[in-house]
Amino acid sequence: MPELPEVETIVTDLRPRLVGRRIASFRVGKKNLRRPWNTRWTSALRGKKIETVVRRGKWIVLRLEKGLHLVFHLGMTGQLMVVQARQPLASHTHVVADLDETDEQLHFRDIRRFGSVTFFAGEAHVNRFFHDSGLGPEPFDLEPGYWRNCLARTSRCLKAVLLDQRVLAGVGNIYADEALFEAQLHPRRLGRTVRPQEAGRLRRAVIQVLNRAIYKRGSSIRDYVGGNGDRGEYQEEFRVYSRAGAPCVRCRRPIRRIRLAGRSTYFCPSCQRNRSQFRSQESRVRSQKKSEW
DNA sequence: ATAGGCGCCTGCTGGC
DNA sequence: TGCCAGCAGGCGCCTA
Repeated sequence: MPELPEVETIVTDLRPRLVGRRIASFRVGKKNLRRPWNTRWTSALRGKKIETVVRRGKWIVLRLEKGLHLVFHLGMTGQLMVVQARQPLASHTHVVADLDETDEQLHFRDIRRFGSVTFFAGEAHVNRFFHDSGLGPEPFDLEPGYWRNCLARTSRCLKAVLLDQRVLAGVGNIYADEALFEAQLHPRRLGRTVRPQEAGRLRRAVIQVLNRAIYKRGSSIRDYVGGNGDRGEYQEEFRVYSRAGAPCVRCRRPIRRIRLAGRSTYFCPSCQRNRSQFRSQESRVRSQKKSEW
């Protein structure tokens, strides 16, 4: 579910409510999440003070004293929030941490359980974890030269490149589509056919769309809520995502939905023309057949 | 190297 | 009302 803007909002909400507090006790439910929980980690966490709360891509990292780290991924339906201890436990709550000196708790809730919680005993372990997964740079730190290179040496389509967390971290299905619309590039456009000027446009579009979404506290479609439990508002600003058949805000022609990289993909066929100079044999054959008619 | 399909899960919606 | 297919902010594995 949550992409960079949603995770950023959660981290911003949680930071003032978590930093400086101690984890008095920590409980993990019986149902499996994406990664297994080692019961030894539970006792290691007891009494530890939370020092920082940061985001890396779509990951949430809690640094505790003595270099201990607690790392969350929200998958599709994950929620991480601080709630009053006395209110009844919401369904699908898999982690509860009591926060000392308050009547508050940190809850991790995840309906579909594609999310995860993992423990690391030191800074180096977390860094190695991200390094080994090949996690790419933050979009805001994306160097133009690196980005042009990534595009130039791949024959994957732009949608697939944007979704690849090893190229850049944090973009998911919504913001990939929104950024491609902003840059007026076709989602099927091949990376190696993109000109330097277009690569720059796309890089800036990604940053702009993410920043606007952060400002609106992310997009709430069904499950997403921020660290205080309230919804985002960027879903009101979607130009293409989930707008199949609705008029394009730029040209009024209907937005189309296709299946790409295994995901629903929305774009304006008129504003986002596919200008690949080197199209595949197959699509050339198709165009020829079409012109025969 | 790349696309596509599937699986991991639960819940919601729309059609019949 | 029930049933069934299809859909969903992610991601890793497999095959061709």
